[in-house]
Amino acid sequence: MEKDAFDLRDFLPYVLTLASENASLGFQRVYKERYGMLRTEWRVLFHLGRYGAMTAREVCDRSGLHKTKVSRAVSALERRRFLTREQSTEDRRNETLSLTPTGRSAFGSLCTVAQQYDGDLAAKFTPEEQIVLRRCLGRLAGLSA
Amino acid sequence: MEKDAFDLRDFLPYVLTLASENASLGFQRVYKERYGMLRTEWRVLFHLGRYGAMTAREVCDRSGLHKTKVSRAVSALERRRFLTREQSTEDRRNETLSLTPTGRSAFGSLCTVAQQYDGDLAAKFTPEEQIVLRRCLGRLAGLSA
DNA sequence: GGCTATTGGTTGAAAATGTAACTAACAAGA
DNA sequence: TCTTGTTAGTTACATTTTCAACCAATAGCC
Repeated sequence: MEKDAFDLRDFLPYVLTLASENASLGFQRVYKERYGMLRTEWRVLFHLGRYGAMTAREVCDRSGLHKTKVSRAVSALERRRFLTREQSTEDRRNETLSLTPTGRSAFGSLCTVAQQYDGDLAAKFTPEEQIVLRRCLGRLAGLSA
Repeated sequence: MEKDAFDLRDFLPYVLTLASENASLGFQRVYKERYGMLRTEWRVLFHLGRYGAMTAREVCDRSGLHKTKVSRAVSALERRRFLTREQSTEDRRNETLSLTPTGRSAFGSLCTVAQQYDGDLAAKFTPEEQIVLRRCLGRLAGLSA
């Protein structure tokens, strides 16, 4: 191994990080400026919007987010009236999180924007490239493993 | 646009973020546990090791890192004896950063590890996939644009 | 019932980041 | 020379993230 030839541009973790930061920027601006959300908040909102009401625990499991992050995101979303919690009567530790109409509406717009945004990103590549790219990324992300 | 069908798994920024976090994890552990470094510190170290002594400004330009991040990384690296600063006599604002032997040795090992690590990551894909993946990521990262 | 272990969720402190304001050194023109 | 502008780099402060400790509810078991 000749380390002299090694360049960060060839180092997948580096390029991935750059690509991820770059690709997230534009969309981040939307949920940040339009709804004052943080990334974790958008993700929690998304899971509730996409898969219906569930407990914080389930959000953690599905999203892979740590429970403290989810806890704080839920508080923030609740404070801004995007969701409500309802304590279960049979196990008072569990509380079910549901989106309010405001939350659902935000989810809807953000999904539309996200789809549009994803289309724009993907438009940089040929259909074949897109297929390969998504397949590889899926594997790296541990989605299809 | 049917937003009901929209899934985060199809959203490039999301998958990219996951892939990036995943891919960075293993290598991060090395520079973290072995040298107590943060990501920014590793990057600064890399630039000095790869391209030779330079000022913080040049590190910023080359790496795209913000000057405050670089400033803190340099302080940390200096404190741990990975680099030294030398103030220029003709312009006392500039200080040239150079790796110490310790720094160079860390750079060397980390490069070896990085190359090995990159090889392992890439081994998950066919040669054709690798080519497409690196090309697409490069474009997303803004490297080839 | 009473003991311990586990689980859902929160909180506090420490570490890291981002932003902006700042200092010091130099440059360039009136 | 004085003033204004620019550049290199640091610092202060607010925001986020991380990690560990924590609380309350429940389950399992004696």
